[in-house]
Amino acid sequence: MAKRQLLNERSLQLLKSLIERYISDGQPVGSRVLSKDADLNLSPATIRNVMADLEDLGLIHSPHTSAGRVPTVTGYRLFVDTLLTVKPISSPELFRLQEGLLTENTPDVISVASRLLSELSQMAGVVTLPKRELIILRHIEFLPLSNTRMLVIVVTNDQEVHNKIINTSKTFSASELQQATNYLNSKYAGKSLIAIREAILNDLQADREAMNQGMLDAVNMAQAALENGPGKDGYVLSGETNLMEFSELSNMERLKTLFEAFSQKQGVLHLLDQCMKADGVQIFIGEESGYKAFDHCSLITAPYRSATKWSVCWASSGRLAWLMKKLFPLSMSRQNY
Amino acid sequence: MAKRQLLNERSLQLLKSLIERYISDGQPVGSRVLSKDADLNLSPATIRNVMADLEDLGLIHSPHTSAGRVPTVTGYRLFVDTLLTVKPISSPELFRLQEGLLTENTPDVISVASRLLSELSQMAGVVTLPKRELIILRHIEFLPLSNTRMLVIVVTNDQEVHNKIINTSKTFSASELQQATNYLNSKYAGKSLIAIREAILNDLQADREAMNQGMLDAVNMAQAALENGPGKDGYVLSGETNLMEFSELSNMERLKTLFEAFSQKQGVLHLLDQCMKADGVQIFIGEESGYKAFDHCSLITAPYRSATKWSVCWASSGRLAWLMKKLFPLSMSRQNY
DNA sequence: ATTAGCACTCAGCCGACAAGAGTGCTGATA
DNA sequence: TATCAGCACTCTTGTCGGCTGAGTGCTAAT
Repeated sequence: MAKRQLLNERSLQLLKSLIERYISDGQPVGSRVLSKDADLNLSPATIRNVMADLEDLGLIHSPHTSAGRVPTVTGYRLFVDTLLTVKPISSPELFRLQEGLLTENTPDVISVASRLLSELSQMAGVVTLPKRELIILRHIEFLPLSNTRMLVIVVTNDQEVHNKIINTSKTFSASELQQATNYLNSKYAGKSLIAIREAILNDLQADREAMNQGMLDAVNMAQAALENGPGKDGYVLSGETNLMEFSELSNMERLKTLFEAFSQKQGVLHLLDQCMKADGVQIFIGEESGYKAFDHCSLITAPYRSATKWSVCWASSGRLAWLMKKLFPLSMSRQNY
Repeated sequence: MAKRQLLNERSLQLLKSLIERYISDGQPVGSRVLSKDADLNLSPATIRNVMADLEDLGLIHSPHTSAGRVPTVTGYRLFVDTLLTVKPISSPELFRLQEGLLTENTPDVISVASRLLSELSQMAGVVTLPKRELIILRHIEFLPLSNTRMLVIVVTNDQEVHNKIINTSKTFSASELQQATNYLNSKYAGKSLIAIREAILNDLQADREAMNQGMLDAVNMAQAALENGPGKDGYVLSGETNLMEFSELSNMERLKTLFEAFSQKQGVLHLLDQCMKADGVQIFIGEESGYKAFDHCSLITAPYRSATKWSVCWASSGRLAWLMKKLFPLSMSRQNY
């Protein structure tokens, strides 16, 4: 009986039309509209047959007997993997991006980027902060606070300043601190923090006896300061209120868990960490991210590398292909099955 | 006819019971429940009479013919001004506060405070950052970035570090920068920023010819750095998702405007600025704050002064008296009309 | 292989109806 | 004169049934 292959050129074209229609309308799409909408001239009845096939394959499904069809997660996945065609970003929008990122001379470009991302996409924008490993030390400074406490200021590349309070076992004089500052700056400035930490360990092991007490103290302090110190990673979120517009999130319960997930950053951070390992645009649809709070959302990530940073962008499920077209000027290949 | 005074001891007692009941239930309260609930033994009929009087005075009103009564804004105002009795904070909660604020050695106590505030109140907690005027300079440092740009690091009391990038018209050598650093630190460390700014102005006018060029440059740079520089004020918000629980905010529209108001901080900051001028606990009910986004919320503020900081706490309207009781161990006087 | 036609299903909407809650008013009572 | 019981009235809320429109699956015709 199954003489024709279920997934042919026509049914794929139909699936594409259906998903695009669903993305723009947000409602289940029936055979009637699709028959007018699609390029192929088919009657609603034929389309119903094809849709039945697509449903058998698990690519679409209907919420109830007499509603239209809605793409499933696997349907979406197929769509973004092989069907999606993206338009290049429009030039006014491109201009706006350049405008915003270049002329703004505010120190944190990252929040500007996050805001632009959310405004352009009408969704939530997330931009991760630089990771510690690749930060280069410019300058380090010690300031006494009380007898056993001191403030350590670390200036890195990208004109970022981090500070940390550390407790020391012994009391240092102002001149000792100055000496330590000079020693560390002359020896380690210009190197990456990860290299510095290794170097410090080596110094401690090799030259322990050769170093005088002051240098030893300085190294110890620096180590304490670098321990989880600068670049406590995080991200900048903006436009989260945009997510309230989506019917998928009209449920208060879901909305709340989503917002709570955003405000306790660990989970999101861990997720983004993994995204950064990949090298291009990545798309997570619905539950694919593996985080319960984001089951009803989709996630589009892309690494960025101005000095060494990464970016990502959240989207509510459904509208994500629209977002894709808007943001990423990639032309994905179209295959036949 | 109006022989009895409308607002007597009994009707006030009734108003108090009504509001407390409404606070805990969140629903309009009728004469029946009030007759059982109130200390005074009155029949529902009598209570209806009294409630009619209270309604004439504009203290309560009914949403529709056969719903119970709900306090109006003026009713709330009367309640918090003269009727509210607050319990001292419970000792386990007090312990938790002390625990959280003292043992945490994380540098920003402020976010801890904000979180504690929101957890304890089950509402949104807001804690403002210190204002610039009362900050005392501990240390200032210049770091060259490029020819005409330099990074200025300002360390203030409270172990806070601020940094700013400034553009200079001429190029400075490393030794000039060092000289400027030494000069400024020796002359101004330990003074408040506002005093420093005045002193700088004076120096510029009086000693212009007496100062050498290096000192003059240093002063100019310091002024540029202090201009809007450190302590760009803001606040720390937490527990905003708690607000989603309230029926008053179940309306998506309202919730969205509220969240947006929180994320563009200016409006809120301006409001809080005014709160800080007052000296005790202040309560804004509904529209009293004057900010549209907060029309359906109430605001409780209280200044705090560890070094010189302020705090406030948001509450959704309705439940605010409950929050009052929980947080502020004040015993307000009770008056008769 | 495609399509027109038909019967079937189901969500959404509307009106009717009953129940419940609460009020205002009147007249009785201490 | 203050309080209160009783009664009629109003208004919300929930439920039930019927109707409509959209959409499907199936069958038979082209």
